[in-house]
Amino acid sequence: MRRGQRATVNLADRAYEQLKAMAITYQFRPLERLAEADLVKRLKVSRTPIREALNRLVTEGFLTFTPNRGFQCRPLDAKEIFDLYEVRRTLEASAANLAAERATDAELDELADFLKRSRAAPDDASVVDLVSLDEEFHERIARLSRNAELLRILQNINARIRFCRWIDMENGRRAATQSEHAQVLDALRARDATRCVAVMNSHIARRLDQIVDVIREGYARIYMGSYSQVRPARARAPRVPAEP
Amino acid sequence: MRRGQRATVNLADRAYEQLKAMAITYQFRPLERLAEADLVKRLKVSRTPIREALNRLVTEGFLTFTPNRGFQCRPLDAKEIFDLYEVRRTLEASAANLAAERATDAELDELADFLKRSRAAPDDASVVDLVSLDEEFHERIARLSRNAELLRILQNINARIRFCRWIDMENGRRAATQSEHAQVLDALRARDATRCVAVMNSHIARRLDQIVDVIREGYARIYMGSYSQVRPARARAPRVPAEP
DNA sequence: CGCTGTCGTATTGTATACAGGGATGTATTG
DNA sequence: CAATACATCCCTGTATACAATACGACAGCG
Repeated sequence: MRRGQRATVNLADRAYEQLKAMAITYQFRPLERLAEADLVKRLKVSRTPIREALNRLVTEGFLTFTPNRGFQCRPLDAKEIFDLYEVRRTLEASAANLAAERATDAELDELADFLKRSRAAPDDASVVDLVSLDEEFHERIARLSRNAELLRILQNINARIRFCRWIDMENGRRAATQSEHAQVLDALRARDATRCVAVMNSHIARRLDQIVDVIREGYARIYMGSYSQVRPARARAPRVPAEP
Repeated sequence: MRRGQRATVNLADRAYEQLKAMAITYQFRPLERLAEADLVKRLKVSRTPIREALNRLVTEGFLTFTPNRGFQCRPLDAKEIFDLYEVRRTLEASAANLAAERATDAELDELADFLKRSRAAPDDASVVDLVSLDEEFHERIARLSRNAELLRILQNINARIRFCRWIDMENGRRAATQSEHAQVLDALRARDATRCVAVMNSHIARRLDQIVDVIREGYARIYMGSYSQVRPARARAPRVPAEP
């Protein structure tokens, strides 16, 4: 993933992936202090790669840090999630706008194909899988915007709000999601940038006003351990820019 | 800076600030390999804090990394700068939009005041200072959007394109910048979100089509060493989110 | 009874040793 | 002469030892 090309797996990267997965699923309790010695025992590597991984996760917003006190799990904070959704809405609208200009017809066909395959997912698919499909649809559009930085930022935001989207997806969001995605595709095919922006905006805005409830539910999940055993569906997100 | 409250200065943070300043000013040549042993000698700290700093800078997009080969200076890449400007334009427009809704009258008065003081800067002010004032104006608006994530992302983007903005500012951009800023302020005071977005968009878009030229000039500067001795005007950008 | 200061322990911050992989240069062979 | 294989050296990746700091407990004092 990270670090461009080579397949070498170094311990720091592995620790990063593991810790990130744990942070996303809130296997650490909000504000819980992460003692490095514990993680050494759990991940079976020395402090050096663990600290490297933890530092990256701080930079990416998955953990917090206090000097001489170490790393903590980020709080599940309604304001933060709200801000992230707001930024995401802006960026996704922009991505759709750009994609309407820049995507080839063939690429839009592929997108349509993906949407079709998504609809074929079974009714009892897990929320984790459904959110994963949802994310991929949006990520594909971001890719069609041809803007690597936009894509990178969105991937980070998506990972940070993923936990909330699992919860959100549980209340029969699937049908609405699918029809809204279809509308986005229509607008893209029509090359109607204005409509793209409008549809994407309202698609995401609909979720914005429910965050407080989702957060409340989220706390319940964390302390009841509902998603703790979950593993993210796929490895993700190169770390390096453009890619640098 | 980083790490919320405590004033303790650890070596890793200091190394981070120094290396970041060097990366921004391209004191490293594009694609130059940064040998850790050299940095140890130059910064007079051991490899551990240096590696921590370098890793952060990779995550933030100031450096690149190749496994088993270490860290390199990012290339001065037109596509990357273009992408960053494009994202910036979207986010700044959004920030202005939100600020028009959320800023108090008193806050807009302060902004007006800042603009007035900026105009008082001497004619022979350095481009570094002028860009710093420019950035601060935009950063203030981002703050008025009340969206901590938006602010954070913009700060990162600003640092990454700062080098190009120095060059851009050299061709008598000052007057145009000031009048455009005044227009943004007007639109904010009128609480006219639509006009805010429009004005901000064109303010930034004007720069977009000159990037290729700026990059070309940038290479000349790097290899002639023009900005090498420059120090960024002020310490910046908390690392931690919302604060998460 | 509560507050404050000091000591001990646990945890983080930094340096450094050591191991392994990559790149380069040389020698040998076709 | 060119190409390839090998050896060597340098640099990165990881572990670990040591230093510094914070936290908690306990005791002394007001």
